[in-house]
Amino acid sequence: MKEYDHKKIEKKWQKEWEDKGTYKTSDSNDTKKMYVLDMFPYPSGVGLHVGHPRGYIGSDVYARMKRMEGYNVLHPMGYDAFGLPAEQYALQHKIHPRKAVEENVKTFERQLSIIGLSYDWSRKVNTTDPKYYKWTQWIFLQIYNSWYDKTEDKARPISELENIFEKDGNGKVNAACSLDTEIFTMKDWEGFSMKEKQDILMKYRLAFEGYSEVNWCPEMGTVLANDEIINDKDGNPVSERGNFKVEKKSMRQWFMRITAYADRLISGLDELDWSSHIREIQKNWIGKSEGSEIEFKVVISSEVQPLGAFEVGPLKVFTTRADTIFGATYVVLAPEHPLVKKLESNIENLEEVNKYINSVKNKTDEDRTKNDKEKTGVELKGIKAVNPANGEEVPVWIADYVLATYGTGAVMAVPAHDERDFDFAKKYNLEIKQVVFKNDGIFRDPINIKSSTDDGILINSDKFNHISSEEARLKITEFVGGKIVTKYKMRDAIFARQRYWGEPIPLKYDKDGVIIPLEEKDLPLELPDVKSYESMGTGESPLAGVKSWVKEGYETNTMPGWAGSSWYFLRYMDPQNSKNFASRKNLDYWNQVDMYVGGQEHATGHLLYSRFWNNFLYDMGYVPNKEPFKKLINQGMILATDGRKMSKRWNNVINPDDIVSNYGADTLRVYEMFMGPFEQSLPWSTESIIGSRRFIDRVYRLQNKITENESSDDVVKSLHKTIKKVTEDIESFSFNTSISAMMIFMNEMDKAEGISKNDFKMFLQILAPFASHITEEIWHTLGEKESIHTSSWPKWDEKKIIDDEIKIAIQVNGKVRAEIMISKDIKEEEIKEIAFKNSNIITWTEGKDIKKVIYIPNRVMNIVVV
RNA sequence: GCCCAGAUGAUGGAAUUGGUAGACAUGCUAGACUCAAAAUCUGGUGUCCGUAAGGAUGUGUGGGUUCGAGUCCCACUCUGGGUACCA
Repeated sequence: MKEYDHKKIEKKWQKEWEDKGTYKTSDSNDTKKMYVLDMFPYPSGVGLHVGHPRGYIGSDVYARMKRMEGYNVLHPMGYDAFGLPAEQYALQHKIHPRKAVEENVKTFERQLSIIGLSYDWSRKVNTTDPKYYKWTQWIFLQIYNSWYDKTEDKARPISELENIFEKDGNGKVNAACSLDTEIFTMKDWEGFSMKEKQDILMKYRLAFEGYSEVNWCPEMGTVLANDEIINDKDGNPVSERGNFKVEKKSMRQWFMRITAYADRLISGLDELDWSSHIREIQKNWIGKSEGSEIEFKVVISSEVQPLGAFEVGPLKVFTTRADTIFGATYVVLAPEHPLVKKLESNIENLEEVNKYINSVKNKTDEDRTKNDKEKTGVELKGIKAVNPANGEEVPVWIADYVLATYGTGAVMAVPAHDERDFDFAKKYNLEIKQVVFKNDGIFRDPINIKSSTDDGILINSDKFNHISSEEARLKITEFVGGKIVTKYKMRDAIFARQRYWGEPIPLKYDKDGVIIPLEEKDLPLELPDVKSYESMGTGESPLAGVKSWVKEGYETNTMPGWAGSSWYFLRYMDPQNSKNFASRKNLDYWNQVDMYVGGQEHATGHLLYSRFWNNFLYDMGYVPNKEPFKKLINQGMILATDGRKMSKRWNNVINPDDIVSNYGADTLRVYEMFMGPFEQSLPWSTESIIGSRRFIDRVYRLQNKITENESSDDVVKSLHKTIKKVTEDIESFSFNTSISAMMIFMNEMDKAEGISKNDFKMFLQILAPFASHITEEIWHTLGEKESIHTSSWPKWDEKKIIDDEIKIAIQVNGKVRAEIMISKDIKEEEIKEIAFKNSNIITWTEGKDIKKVIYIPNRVMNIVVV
């Protein structure tokens, strides 16, 4: 037997697999399919550290077992390469980002290839390839040309909306859109200009134009991502590069109306086999809450107007606790609320109010939302609001704990039943009036009664006594003329970047500003070369400086990083297709991803956007399934030896290349799977990895133990137990325990007289998903001609794993006092007899009353004595 | 603050989901082999008492349920992750 030379063996088989196409996937329809997917990486300039392959190895082990079980396995890999880091890398190194991406991809590919992952590389995708982003642009156009019909609860082509407008005006349309109401008649629609029609349709489109606040750096003339901003020593936001001041600026953007899908993104979670943890994160992120919008009258205070208050305007508040409205003792507006400006002439303490508003303006968002911040506010003197429930005049305040961006930017404050209002009321001595009590009628600290699911009795009202909070909420909303509305925390997603390195948005503007979407035959709209990747100084993307581009009227914003990653799993199904993003046949066959493996940091980004796009494509009939990822597993991070995240900054990065070169890819694979539970974050230990190498060394040496004879019964029994354990554990991603089971079996083989060739080969097969090179090598040494990785997964024989002798523990009062061997089918009475003859047991039971004896078959017998 | 996850030897972790806690591995330690070292092999290794047999104790803390609790219930402490005044 030759010495185990991991370098030689691994290189040899990696080449062989590639030459023979061992892992190539066919799109044939006659086998059961299995789509095992990794989240594709962003090829950054620094390459992989040992943490990255953890997920890839786990999914590889799973894919390899499924392949051996006879599934047609789709297990691809690709690159998500548009976005900020490549652009910054290009700026720094003065090279084209495409060049940077090419180099980085090369590094990644080399690093991935030496680990021996069973990808079908012929299906590789790269989001920056025009052949790929042609379809990203195409999907954008489908979304742009659609609106959301709430009645049918699905997306529909925008042309169908135009038809409705032409026939009926929009009186009947129940759509997700940016407007409250916009009733116009058929005649109006006919009379509208192209531009006017476009402006109306824009409010309905699922991809729409709008404005939003961005981080603007005047010195650099650039819009900055949150990642590019740090705080200076005074806590003010500054640019990471150059420490320049950053402020907010409103800019034109493209948006995706993901809020139209909010309900479906919540309800769809139920059919997914994801950890409850991730589902919870998404649910909270979407943040659905049902509440009431209620109008309060705003009046000039009756103290100022002795002849009676007169109304100066309505004020809409949003509340989830309309049942507590009888306890609303004041109203709070966000300092930015438009009503404040409108009422200026009526505010008696205007100077104080303006001072407060200015103090809030100077604060950053972070300041305003810092923990445990004491609440501040100012009363609008001379102004009162009228509680519509009881007609009482209540004071009006502005305070920065009310946000302009959520709900209506105004709240009715019920200090008895809301903690924030309570704090505020106590500080400023405002009235606290409890109106909801528990059913038992006992008075409690008001702050203890907050949940609207608590049954309560409402007092202070003859009309609404003795009903539950939930019932009261609906009835009172009706009583005060409010309406029930649903609100979400999630906002529509910004789908534009003022950057170079992204997919061009396939739209043109004519000279009147009318938008002309590109036709499919004109796609892809390729990204032109530019002289500089710096933005224009106006905040516009570098594309605004390309004469030919601007002359054609092309949109100068590019798509955000998440565009290409929101559908790549579909492209793998048919990566070379030039007529469609994937053929219907392949989409129907592969259907959806069966097993998706990746980090949980994408819970509120990628995993939500992908579900949104896939749901949309389903509505339009392009994909066969609403949900893209049936099962999701989140691998834990590998931390550095010091327990921190691996990062260049801490100088604690372990490079997989070094590990592969010193110990071999098989050792790395086995170790990363053995270190602990797959979903748990674990610190790397270069000290412990030697154990995995020893395991592989010993497996290699075990070849010497192969004999012509049959293995002993004990070895056969252990083998079948091990096959069972490993099969079940891989299925549940419990890789650490399956390796431990194989180590136990190996120790047994080592002690045994010998092992038959066939039994040893079965052991190699179950080890093959983990240590894929060395098992292949020994497999061939033993005379096999075909790859071990396409052989059939061994089956265990249930009959062979039955133990006929079992050790059980005898306890006295719950403490183990003896262990006895019994044969398999022995009766309880007989065991009792044996137990009571045992001298240890006699010592503990002699002279005592036996109260009872409990027997758990094949495990334990507990004798209870007094 | 709220939500989620977790806490087991020196270390990473295991425990058939209420049934012998510490599998497997690292480390440490003693021995074999060797001129020596490495590698390899064999034994030991939760803590305390004891020469030993054995006993006591032990899964973050305090209570509880049970014949029996790492596992279930209640209260708390700490650690990690998410989120940030969402009305």
